[in-house]
Amino acid sequence: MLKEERQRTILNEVELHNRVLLTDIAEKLDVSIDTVRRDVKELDGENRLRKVHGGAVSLGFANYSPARNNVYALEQKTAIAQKALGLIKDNSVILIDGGTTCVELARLIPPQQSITCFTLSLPVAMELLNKPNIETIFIGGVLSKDSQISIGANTIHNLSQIKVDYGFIGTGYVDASYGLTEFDWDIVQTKKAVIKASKNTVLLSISEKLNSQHRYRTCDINEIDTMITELEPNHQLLNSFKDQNIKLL
Amino acid sequence: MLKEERQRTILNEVELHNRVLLTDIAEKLDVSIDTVRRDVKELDGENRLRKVHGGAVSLGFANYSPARNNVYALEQKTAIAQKALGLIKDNSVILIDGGTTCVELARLIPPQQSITCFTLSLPVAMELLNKPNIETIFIGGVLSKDSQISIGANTIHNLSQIKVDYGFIGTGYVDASYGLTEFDWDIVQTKKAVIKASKNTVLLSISEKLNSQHRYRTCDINEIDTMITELEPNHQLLNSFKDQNIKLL
DNA sequence: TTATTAATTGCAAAAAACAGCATTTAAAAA
DNA sequence: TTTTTAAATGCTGTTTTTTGCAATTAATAA
Repeated sequence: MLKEERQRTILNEVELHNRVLLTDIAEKLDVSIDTVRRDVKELDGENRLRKVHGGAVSLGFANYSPARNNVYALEQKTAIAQKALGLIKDNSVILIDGGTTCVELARLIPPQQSITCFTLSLPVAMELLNKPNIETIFIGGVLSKDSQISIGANTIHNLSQIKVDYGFIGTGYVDASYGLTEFDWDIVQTKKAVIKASKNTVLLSISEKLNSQHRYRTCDINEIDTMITELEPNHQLLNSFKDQNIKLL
Repeated sequence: MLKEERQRTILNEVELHNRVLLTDIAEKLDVSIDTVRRDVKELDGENRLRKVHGGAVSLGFANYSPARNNVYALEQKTAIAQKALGLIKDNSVILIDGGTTCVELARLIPPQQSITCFTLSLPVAMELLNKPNIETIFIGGVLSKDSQISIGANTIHNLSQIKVDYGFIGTGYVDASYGLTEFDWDIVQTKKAVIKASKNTVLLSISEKLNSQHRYRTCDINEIDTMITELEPNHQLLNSFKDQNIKLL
């Protein structure tokens, strides 16, 4: 049997069933497991499937990564996410909210880091699935079409059952005196629950959002433990936050 | 024997069987293996076949466009999804499982259709968010990296709280006598819960999966109400399912 | 934790590819 | 026709690729 035939068969099996065991393939093709392993490794190198411990999975939808090309102020958000990474220790339990900054955080978590991560954001969850050492738990509920996160009573109830080490949240608007505000009532309720579910709440926000407000309030500024912007903590734009009981990063 | 003639024979063999061994050709044509090798090398240079270690394969066999939409058997799955759409009535409540066929179903739901849709699949949920008239509820839980669906006790508990009109499920393997089987224990538990949460269970499966099985059983074949493949219901491949208490579409 | 199962590494045998060379064959020129 | 020339073929020894096996290490499950 030619190597090409064998690899074609392997690909076929993988695509058909989404996942196969190396031992099954070896038996089916009547070759040693070493050969199958080498084939799978090669196919993985060619990006035609993904090798996993003990088998292989189809790329199928596995390589879905939300289009990141038109994210506003990506550079600042990346800088914020980088700072946030410093807070995440191995074996900790965290909760990541929705929004592009939070997606960026999820994307940048190093593959070696082993943590448990709750989220209610679909795009964040997609990113986390790419991390081999992260256990991801999705908080279910009614999905909001524009923010792509779970909202509603069920979501809030689920959040009430957990208490994580760090909760990373975004916000629509933030102001030193008005606190965190949003455009949408449901989102506010959900974010309140996220904050309640976190021992430490970390706000991720680009500086452009500072000193802005909207109609519904999530919380007061000093209910946030840490605020991360892309700016240096002593930047003058952050002056109005320095008096508050809040850590700046 | 002329070189031309020999090369034509080689090409014929390759077209006929998709692949060929150099040693076989050499024996069949009664020439040295070096000659065959040189011929094949030449034909490869002319792009009339692909030379591989130990033999040659036809271009169709080896060719794959890296940019192609890499869902396996997309055409069949689209056909299946189309048939399934016929079952979905306005204002009904449905539950969509994971897998590429289910994603295809979600993708094809017309934008005017207004339904309530539960799902435990991340990619399905992403698709549903694009539909303005669908209320989407994500069943939360621990996310399986391979299958990108919620699994585990929490998922099963959440599923136990609902009863939908139609549950559309996929399966790894299906056999008329062994029923639906899977590679993964957790997935099986989850699918059992999905079936229990559905008044009508509809199995979506391409015909290639028929008569295959794996180690863990989800359910017996007659626990499924309707099975949809890309084939006509009276196709002979479906004969073994006709005796069962199951509707074929 | 321990037990089990995979992955990795190094190695050796077998098969295939390659390069160089000698011989044969086929076509062109005399 | 014969001679010349270039191409084609087969052979030899060497190098590379492929494959399976065994020992060690890593990862996962109980």
